Amino acid sequence: MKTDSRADITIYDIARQLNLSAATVSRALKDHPAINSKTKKKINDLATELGYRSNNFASNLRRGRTNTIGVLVHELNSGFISSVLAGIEKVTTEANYDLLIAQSSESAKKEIANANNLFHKRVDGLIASLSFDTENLAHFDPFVKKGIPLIFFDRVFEDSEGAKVVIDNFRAGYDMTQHLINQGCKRIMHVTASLKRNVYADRLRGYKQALADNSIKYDDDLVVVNGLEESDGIETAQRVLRMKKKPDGMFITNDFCAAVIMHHLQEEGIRIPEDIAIGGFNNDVMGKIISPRLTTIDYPGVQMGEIAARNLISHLDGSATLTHTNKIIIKSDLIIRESSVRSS
Amino acid sequence: MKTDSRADITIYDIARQLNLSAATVSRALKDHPAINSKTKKKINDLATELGYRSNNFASNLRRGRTNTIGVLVHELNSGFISSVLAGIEKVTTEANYDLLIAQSSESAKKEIANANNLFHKRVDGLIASLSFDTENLAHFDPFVKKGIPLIFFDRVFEDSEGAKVVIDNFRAGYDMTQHLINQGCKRIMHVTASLKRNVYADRLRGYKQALADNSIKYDDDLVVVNGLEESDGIETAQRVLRMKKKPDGMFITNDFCAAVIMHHLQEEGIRIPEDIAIGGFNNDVMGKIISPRLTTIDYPGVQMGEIAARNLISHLDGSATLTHTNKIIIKSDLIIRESSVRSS
DNA sequence: GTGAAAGCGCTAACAG
DNA sequence: CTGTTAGCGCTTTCAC
Repeated sequence: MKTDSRADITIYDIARQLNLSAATVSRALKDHPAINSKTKKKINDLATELGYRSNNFASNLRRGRTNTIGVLVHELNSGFISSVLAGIEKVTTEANYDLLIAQSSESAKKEIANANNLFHKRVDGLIASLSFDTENLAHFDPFVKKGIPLIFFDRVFEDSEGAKVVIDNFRAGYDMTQHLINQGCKRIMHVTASLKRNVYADRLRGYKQALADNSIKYDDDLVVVNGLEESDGIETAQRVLRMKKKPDGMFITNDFCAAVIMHHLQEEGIRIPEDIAIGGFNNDVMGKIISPRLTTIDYPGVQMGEIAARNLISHLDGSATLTHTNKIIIKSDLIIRESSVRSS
Repeated sequence: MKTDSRADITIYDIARQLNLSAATVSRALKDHPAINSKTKKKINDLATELGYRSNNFASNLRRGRTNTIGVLVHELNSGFISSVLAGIEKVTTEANYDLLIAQSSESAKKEIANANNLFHKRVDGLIASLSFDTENLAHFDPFVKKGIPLIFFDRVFEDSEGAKVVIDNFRAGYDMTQHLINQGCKRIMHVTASLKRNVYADRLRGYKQALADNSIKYDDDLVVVNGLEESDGIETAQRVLRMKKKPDGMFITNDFCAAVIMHHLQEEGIRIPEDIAIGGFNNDVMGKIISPRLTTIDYPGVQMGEIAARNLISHLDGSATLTHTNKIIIKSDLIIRESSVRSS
């Protein structure tokens, strides 16, 4: 039983050894109902014995499908994205789809390149969340034109083709702001990122609405649009420190950035939450290990991933169609911790 | 110019319209030197006009290669892994390879499934870091048998086939321990994870050696082997709090876990670094936003990824061979911050 | 329940 | 510089 271990064995090898046709072997390996179960067993046994592995390229070429779903995210290194991926992976694995994951590192240019690449890789469907500076959805046109289903999550364009899975960012922004107001805050700063992205624009709208509903005048100077990296957080903290009239509350659209800001303010003697009450966004694990622990909005990543994948796959299976379910909104929750709670 | 936008166009379509052969079209699209540049231009222009996309399956089937590299990691949501991926991605993109990324979520079972899957996907090479509880490398045998090059990084088996890219964990563990000793620590606790993994076992050896070199007796009770999740950190912190004779220093093999432990100890009134000096491992961004900021070992993720990918690719290109370069050791650095520095 | 045959789209050896 | 030809391994009619 010495076979050249480097040579790939094919269904023809199996067929020959068993005096069957390749067609029968192909069917047996796919568990086709019309094949005698004894034949099936013989074939499967020999296949494993020989270390047969089916050639996906041949199969895909023949069938004209890839059974692969593309996932295009803005960043891999984020608890939120990881959990979304976990959700997607769970569903796609069950349905026997493969995943091709690409990250755009918050760059529109890279996002475009990745979209093209996934298109050329012929994914059967695409799940995507936009990068910071994506200006339009032209790079997804090829998918639309070829009828490849598209589903966006979290960072979406309102008026785009394809379905969307989002949380109610307006509501979450409203709730956080209202919570800070309830703690007695009157001058609430909002630190956010590119307003091109729905998530940030909507939270800002929520913030404004909450202020209005509480008869607090909106002040443009209290809204900071910046990045969310460490350096951006430091910059924002320094800006706050320079303000003659400081805010008494801060709603920061990202937990990591909130933690950076909080840390720097504390180093300069500002007390949290007494001087400034702080709320973040995302419910990152990190929020529980800083002092004080961070109030935040819990973002249901796994669920988002599952729902996106589930919808995409049922569309691919033909058991449902995406074109009608255009927008799915998932519940998010305000998690109150010490960084925002004033005993007074 | 109304083509059915759903039908895929092939090199034959282009050949027909231009009165050329498919072979010429194929060569032109690959920028083959033997093709007239005018012909090339005509072909490329028509290709883009028609929205031609090459069929990878046909190409792979024909060439018997995939130009895909598999990456098997224990976890995606980690700054370290993200940076390794960034390094890998950079190199592979330049060399025109695709990436198939799979995460085992620290489970040997999932790692085995992923390895099989990548094998069946016929990756040209594999880059991997082992999960916590992987017991052996049997699931990589198929790759070895088929002559598919394998390169492990960070979490490796010493006596395995395939090349390895690692840091000097013994040295790093030694340095951190020596640093704590220099701060006056006499009872240093070491919190680590599965000693099946070289990274943890080697750091422990370094810890022991440093103690020995400073004539400090090694005490088994001061070594905690546990997970590195939040719950594990809390558990360890509670254990410390219950100890009658507490440690005066802690070397924790992971920054996140160190932060969790530190936070819980602080909540119980223990002062860091005065009562207990703490050092972590990995140089996670988080280490800079907690109070006190965390002493750690900087882990050169991007570089590791680049080196692993570069070696694999030059092996695949035939320009070098992996079998001889068996182990590459990358420099790591001790980063001293407030969590371990005693003014005394 | 099984087989024969054609073809998915591309590439490479060979020929000119 | 370009064309002819064969075939990669699989699936799927159609036939028996």
